[in-house]
Amino acid sequence: MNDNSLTPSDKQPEKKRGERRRARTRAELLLAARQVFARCGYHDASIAEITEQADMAVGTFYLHFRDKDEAFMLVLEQGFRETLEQVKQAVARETGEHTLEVVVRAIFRHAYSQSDLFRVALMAGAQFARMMRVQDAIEEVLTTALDERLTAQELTTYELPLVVRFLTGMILQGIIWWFDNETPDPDGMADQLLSLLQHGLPARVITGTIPRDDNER
Amino acid sequence: MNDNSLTPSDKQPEKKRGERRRARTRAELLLAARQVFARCGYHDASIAEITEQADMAVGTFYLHFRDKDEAFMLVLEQGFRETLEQVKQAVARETGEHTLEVVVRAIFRHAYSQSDLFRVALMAGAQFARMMRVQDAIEEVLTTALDERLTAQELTTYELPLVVRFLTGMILQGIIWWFDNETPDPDGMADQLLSLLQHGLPARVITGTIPRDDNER
Amino acid sequence: MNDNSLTPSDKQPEKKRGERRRARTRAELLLAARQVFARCGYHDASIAEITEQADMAVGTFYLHFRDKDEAFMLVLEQGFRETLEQVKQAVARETGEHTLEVVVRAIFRHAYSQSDLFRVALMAGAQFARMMRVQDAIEEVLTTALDERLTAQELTTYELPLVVRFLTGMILQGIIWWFDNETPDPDGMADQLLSLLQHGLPARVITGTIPRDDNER
Amino acid sequence: MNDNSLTPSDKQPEKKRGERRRARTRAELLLAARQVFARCGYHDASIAEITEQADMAVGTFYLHFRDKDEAFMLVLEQGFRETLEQVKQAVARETGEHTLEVVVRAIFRHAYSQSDLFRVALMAGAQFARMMRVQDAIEEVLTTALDERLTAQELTTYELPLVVRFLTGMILQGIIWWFDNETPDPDGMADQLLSLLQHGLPARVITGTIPRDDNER
DNA sequence: CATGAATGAGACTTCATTCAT
DNA sequence: CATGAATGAAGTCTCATTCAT
Repeated sequence: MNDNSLTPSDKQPEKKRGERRRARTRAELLLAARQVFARCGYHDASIAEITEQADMAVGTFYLHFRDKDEAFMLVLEQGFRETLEQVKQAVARETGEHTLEVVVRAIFRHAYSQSDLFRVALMAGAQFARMMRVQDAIEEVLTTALDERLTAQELTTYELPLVVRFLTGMILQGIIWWFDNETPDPDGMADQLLSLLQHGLPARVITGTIPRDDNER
Repeated sequence: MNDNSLTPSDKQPEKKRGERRRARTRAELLLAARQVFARCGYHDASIAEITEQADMAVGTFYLHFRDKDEAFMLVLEQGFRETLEQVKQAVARETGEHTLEVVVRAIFRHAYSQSDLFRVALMAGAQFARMMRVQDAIEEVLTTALDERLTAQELTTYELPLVVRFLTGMILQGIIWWFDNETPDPDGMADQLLSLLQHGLPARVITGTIPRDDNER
Repeated sequence: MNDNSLTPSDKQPEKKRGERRRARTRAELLLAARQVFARCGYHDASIAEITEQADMAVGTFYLHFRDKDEAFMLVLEQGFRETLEQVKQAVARETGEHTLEVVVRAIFRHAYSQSDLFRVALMAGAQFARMMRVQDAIEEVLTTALDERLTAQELTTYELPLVVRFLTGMILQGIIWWFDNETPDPDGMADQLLSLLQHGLPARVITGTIPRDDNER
Repeated sequence: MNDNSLTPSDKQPEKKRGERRRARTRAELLLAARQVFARCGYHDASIAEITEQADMAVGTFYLHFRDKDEAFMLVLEQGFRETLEQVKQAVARETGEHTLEVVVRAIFRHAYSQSDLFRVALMAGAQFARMMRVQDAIEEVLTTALDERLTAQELTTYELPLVVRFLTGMILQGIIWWFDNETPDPDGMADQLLSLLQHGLPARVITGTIPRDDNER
């Protein structure tokens, strides 16, 4: 915290200022990129649009990023870091356990307030490899949450990676839902998802009508 | 309406042949488009590549489609129609009821054999509006399946459209899984998904280890 | 020569016409490139300038050449071919022997009438590798001319490749001379060069003044 | 003129030091420029690369040179001055006469040890006007050498400027030869060139085989 | 004087779309 | 209908040069 407590060399502040300035430019550019990517998707976002949004010259972009790709990756990575950070904090704040409830709630809360970030990640799909990365981030957290708690016996029925994928799919759809809807709020969304997960759906909906024929199959 | 009626005028066959030829060209172009879109995604697919794949001249493309967008839409729509058709047939073959089991199984079977089609739909994400359309198709079927069977009481807990979205998310992830993996086969995949849906996950995984309340349930 | 004497298929002419048209465009582009390269050098010549000179759209350029480099190479190669052709014809017209006189005269004559071509080759120097190619062409002819006629004994004194280089240097300078001067005409130029080659320079000019002091050194 | 005189005012040394410092910076930049120009040619050398090589900031470059062009010119001029200086010294060391032998030998020796300088001059060709300047320097020396010694009578046959050009061409080719080859050393190269100049080439090589006159020579 | 971040004109290249044949 | 050469707008990226610190 206390950066240069004693005897700061007289050149330090100058260099620091330059670096701060540079970092600020970079951050502004990254923010602009995030906004434009969210608005247009990866392909239809042009460097010109990004720099214009950041109120800078085109060349400045290339002073900070090798190319469009790098900027895109950085936007995503930054977003992932934020998301994971939120989850970690939530877990710490709560029981300290990676409960699905805690994790899902944390993800939804973050996604709700940072919907542009997820727009970037999800609209980018164009290059599929990239789209995967959002999932990767979510899957990582979920795997942690489930791996700790599913016994070996249960794993034979629910193969872990697949279950993780299914959960990821549900969460992503929840997030996508907010692209077009305002409600429910993150907790309402989490309630819905967790409720479904906890009780499952009535057998009647899944395998068909007959109440007492369940010994039949 | 009744095309193949009797007493065909002598000009009919000629016109017919012309039309058939035209339709064939169009179909070939659509197939080529599907392949190229699946390989490259929407943006990186060029008209030149599509027509080359179809062994035709560039101009021919514009004789059949207004522009790249239209062709893309048509590829998707065609795919949706196929998928829905498969589901409908499956339902008819089985009990005649839109059981989730029947529907999910049908979707997975079709997606497994037509993975290129889903690649098109999912890789295209770039333009988000478009990506939605795959979901729309799946959601439509699922809504049918669930709407018939969920009582009003259950709907307060499980709000239908959201549940549909969650299911859609799971199914899409199942399909995406096959982009990188061969197994499980469609039925194995469906089993996993349905099992999860039927039994849910252990409370322990969701809300955490409840010291002594475990007799509660 | 006689291409399609009998029974020309009715499609031939059509295809031919298309190809002719394409070839003409390409040739015009190549000519324009040659002019612009001659005027500006490789680096300062822009595709836009070339296509403008050819009165075409920018994109057309890339329909015929992969990039600027390829076009440049082609301009040079075309020039080399022309030059070599001229020399070959001259040799055939004369004694049939690759006399230096015949060769040098032919080169100078061709260079005089095609000075823009040589401007291209010589101004390009930027990328040295490329500049070399003009020399290569000239060296090739000269080597042929000398190799046949210099006896093994003479070669110990005059190492062939070096002598060829020296000659090439003289010829290039003759050509460059015309970039700024009109006279002498090709034959005058050749006379000068050949005269120098035949008689050499007075010893006085080379090693110093005194006629009979040659035992001194 | 006499810089380091006596009684230096107390301000002198300070100003001197400042100037010396400035001159050193400038010299370092010029050296870096020479190296980078030699490595990349005029166009592909960037100011950034030059200042980086000199371990300075980009802006510093423009404190010493108006633009890239000026720096390039200065590099060349510096090189010419060095070359001329070498020749002058050689002439002084020898007979004091501008013999071709002395001059050519001096040029080759200098070029051999300063090949990067000549690379700059010769690779730059892009802008032809510039390339000329190397020649100008050499031509200047050669003209001096020849002008003194060729009688008016000989000049009708050998027009001086052209002969100078031819010699220049030979010398340049000798230098270029070293871009790809290590041998011969400067004196060997000079021997070859001078020998060719002194004896010329056999008539047989130039005008062709004269049926029965072969006993003539 | 020195620094190096910022600028922005301009070069290359691609590709959806048109149109004469 | 089919063809494919031609078009030109638009996008990415580079780099000489400036200027506030």
